[in-house]
Amino acid sequence: MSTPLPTTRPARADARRNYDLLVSAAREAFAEHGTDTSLEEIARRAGVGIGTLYRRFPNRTALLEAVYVDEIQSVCDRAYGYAEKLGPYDALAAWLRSFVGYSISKKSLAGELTVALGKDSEFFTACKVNVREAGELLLNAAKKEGTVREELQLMDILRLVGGITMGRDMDRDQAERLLEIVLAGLKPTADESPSPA
Amino acid sequence: MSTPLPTTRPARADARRNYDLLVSAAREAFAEHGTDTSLEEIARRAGVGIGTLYRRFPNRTALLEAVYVDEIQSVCDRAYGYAEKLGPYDALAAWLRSFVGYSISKKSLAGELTVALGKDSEFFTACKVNVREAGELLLNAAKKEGTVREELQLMDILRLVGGITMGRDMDRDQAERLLEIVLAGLKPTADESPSPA
DNA sequence: TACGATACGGAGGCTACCTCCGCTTTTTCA
DNA sequence: TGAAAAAGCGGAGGTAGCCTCCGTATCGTA
Repeated sequence: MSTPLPTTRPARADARRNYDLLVSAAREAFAEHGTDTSLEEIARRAGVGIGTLYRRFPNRTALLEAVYVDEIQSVCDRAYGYAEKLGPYDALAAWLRSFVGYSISKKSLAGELTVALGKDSEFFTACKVNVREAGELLLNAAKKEGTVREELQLMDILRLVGGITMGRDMDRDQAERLLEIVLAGLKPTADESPSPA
Repeated sequence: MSTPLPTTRPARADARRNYDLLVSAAREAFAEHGTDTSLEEIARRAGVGIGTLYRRFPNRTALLEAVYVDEIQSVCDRAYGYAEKLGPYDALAAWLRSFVGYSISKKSLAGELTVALGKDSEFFTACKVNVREAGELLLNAAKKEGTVREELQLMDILRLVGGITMGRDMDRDQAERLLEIVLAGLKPTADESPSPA
């Protein structure tokens, strides 16, 4: 259903241990202080030299990638979950809502993700493939049902929703109102809906 | 119609000259390389010592403020222009479109601006007042006309539109598609529109 | 023109990013 | 099992950006 995302967990025992320590430390630090925590701080938290961090993760993005693998997997998984439990439109709405709610709590994760989705790295291509596959399942079902306009593109919707979370001090209520506008914007207008479900 | 925004252009001739040099240099640099251009680079461009920059603009935000004054004024002015020339809904749409188009060409300026509008500095409060006044003129007219839902809030719409421009490499076409979704989301749905204009 | 007020500029302290390389640990294999 | 090879470790140190401080220069005025 979804191809596994590429990670490069090292082979040697000590290296693998440090890799895990770093990823956990980064995950915590990013959640606590946002994604601009200094890499030295993360190395310190992990109890590891800065050189070790940089050997494994040549730049901040590489570390973000490793942290985001799980999150992205769970974003995709949720899509399939909603697809099973809810009707097409509701599933799409729920997925997008979870996207926003989640990333608010995780300090702009989806925002960073959305920015990154524009990039061409191997990693993000793989992510994009997975997210696309999951999202398009929902989107196409909703289109088929006639509750979402045919001409809309998944990546446009995701970027818009991702943009919601980019604001510095967005609270949950406002995010919900913004999402509500987007959701309303997906629906066919009265004059073009072919046959209301 | 709109209260002038506060600027603190200095009194002495040499200081005033440097102030202007810095603001121009910053404006160019921000447009060329984005708003995270280093302040030393800007001082260099202006042919001025870094100390001079920092005396006048105690931090990056202060410099952004000075650069944005004109832009914000022009954003507001455009609102009044559209209000005169176009019907309520079209005026609102045109205004939002200009907002996006402008910030695409000027890198993430409007994005930063939108984020900043959330802040509480004296300056940004003044901006918010002006933008609000201008935007609400358009929004209320459109609501009255019945082409935009009553319950929508200007700041929500602006944040959503601002979010569009935050993506790293957003092209004009995609931005236009995203805006189109937002605009569709403003309209009353078939079952709640009281009396179509 | 002379003097007080104002402004200039860059050295330098701080922090973060990232590289490099001598030393240590793990793995392999005879 | 022990020693060589492979892999990994860590932090010193180079670079760059942020910002402050203060000795020197310029401006405005009387």
